[in-house]
Amino acid sequence: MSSDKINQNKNEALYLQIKDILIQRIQDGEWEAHSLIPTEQELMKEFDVSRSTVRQAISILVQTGLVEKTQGRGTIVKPQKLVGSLGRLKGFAEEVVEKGQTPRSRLIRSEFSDQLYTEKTMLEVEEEASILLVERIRFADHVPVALERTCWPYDIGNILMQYDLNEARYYEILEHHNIFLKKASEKIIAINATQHEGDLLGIRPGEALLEMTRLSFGMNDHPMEFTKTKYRSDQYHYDIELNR
Amino acid sequence: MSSDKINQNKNEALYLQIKDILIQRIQDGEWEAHSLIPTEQELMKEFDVSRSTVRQAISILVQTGLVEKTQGRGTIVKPQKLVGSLGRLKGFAEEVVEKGQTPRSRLIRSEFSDQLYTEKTMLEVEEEASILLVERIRFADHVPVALERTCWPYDIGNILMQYDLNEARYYEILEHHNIFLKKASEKIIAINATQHEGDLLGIRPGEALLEMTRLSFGMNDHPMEFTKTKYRSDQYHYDIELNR
DNA sequence: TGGTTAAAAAGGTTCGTACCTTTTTAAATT
DNA sequence: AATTTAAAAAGGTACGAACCTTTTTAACCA
Repeated sequence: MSSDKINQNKNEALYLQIKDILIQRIQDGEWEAHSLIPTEQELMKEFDVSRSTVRQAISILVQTGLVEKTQGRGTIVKPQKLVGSLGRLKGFAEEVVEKGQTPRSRLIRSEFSDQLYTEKTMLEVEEEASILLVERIRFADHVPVALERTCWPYDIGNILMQYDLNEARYYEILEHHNIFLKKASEKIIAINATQHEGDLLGIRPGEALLEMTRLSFGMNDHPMEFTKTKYRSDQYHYDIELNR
Repeated sequence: MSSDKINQNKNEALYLQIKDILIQRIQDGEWEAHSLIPTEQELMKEFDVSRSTVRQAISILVQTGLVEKTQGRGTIVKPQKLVGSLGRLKGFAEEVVEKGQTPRSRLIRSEFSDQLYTEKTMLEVEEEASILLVERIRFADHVPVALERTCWPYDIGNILMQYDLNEARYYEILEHHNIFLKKASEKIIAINATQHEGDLLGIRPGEALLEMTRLSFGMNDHPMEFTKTKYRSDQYHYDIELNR
């Protein structure tokens, strides 16, 4: 077992620190789906805190839907839903497949950098940290549809770099490593294609593009992905259902 | 104040009984929106329970979104959402007001017509029926932001025609007549402004616009509104939260 | 009168204890 | 071996106390 320590002096509530550790263990697969997590007593002993503190931490996992409690039995890890469940929170590839086409990519750039200050701010990483930047052209069948520019924190970037980024479906890979998205916020604007963008997408400069900026958050509410995608408007539109 | 009692002997947890009472008071309007509910101390005294029990009850209200807590200040009743409740299903005016600006309109056209076949199909009205078409330029303060073109079935159009369409907030009016929206589907694309559109919006032709098409449904699941709005991209963007 | 400072108020965090209810386990019985 | 029964385990509910952090209020001073 990883021997995580909580810091009494740190300026963060104990139950929040514990919550983060528990989430980490679930995402690392240390505690598998359908299995019991340690009892409250055991967690009290491990972290040397009171029962109410442990219960506070766990109650957050319950709210998040990560675990489920049964009186007399214990607390089990719930199997995570797939990405599809979160409304429209899908990757490009998934969307293309749904339309019966074949998703393809061409990798433009992939590198770690510590210079992308805007992106680092969005991802809430340390001043000196590096993040991974990947730029790709996305195709549906053989038609260029979008320019995709995505940043991840260092840890996640390291995972993704093990794969062929020319074909990778990010969300699938991350799920495979038990990293799940909890929510995301998107901003959509219309822009005019630059000469360069027009060349890459095979359209005239000045054509209207749909630019979608997305910041995704993981189960621990930390930013996990910052991505900006520019879509050819003749090949893509954004649909959404609003219910109350 | 209503003097609700909780029953120590009853086979229901005290905090659940209290929770139900608190919810009742909010729904009855006894505790109004934006106002502070009694402090934990006062509730402890009233129900003769410990602080943690009161906090347990309130925490449920927080999860439900009924109240909001602020350390040092207290617990306030959140306003029950009106139209806003359906995610982003708001009218232009509401959105502008939320940004602290003043919504204005200039009426371009308003007429009943039986010729708009596309729109009539979307609204699922009879072959021979007339529908109301209203076109407006929408301003935030004095900046032209969007071109709005909305169609309604005859009955609803009749209601709206009683108002000054130059200033009307459709959704407010409809709510006032107890017509509520249940859901809507939106499609968003990017387009290039035509000469005419550029003139109306005060931008150059060819500038990228965000075009949002919305079909809204009422409580009876019948289409109630079909609207197409073209937004200046430098003045407007589309935000959305995706949760699982 | 206006700004500063100190106190009070309100929720936030953490500990400890006690007892209840449900489920599981193990022992006893048939 | 199957059933019944009792004990243990695990989470659920409730109390009380102490101290912290943020916000508001009130007193004070310039």
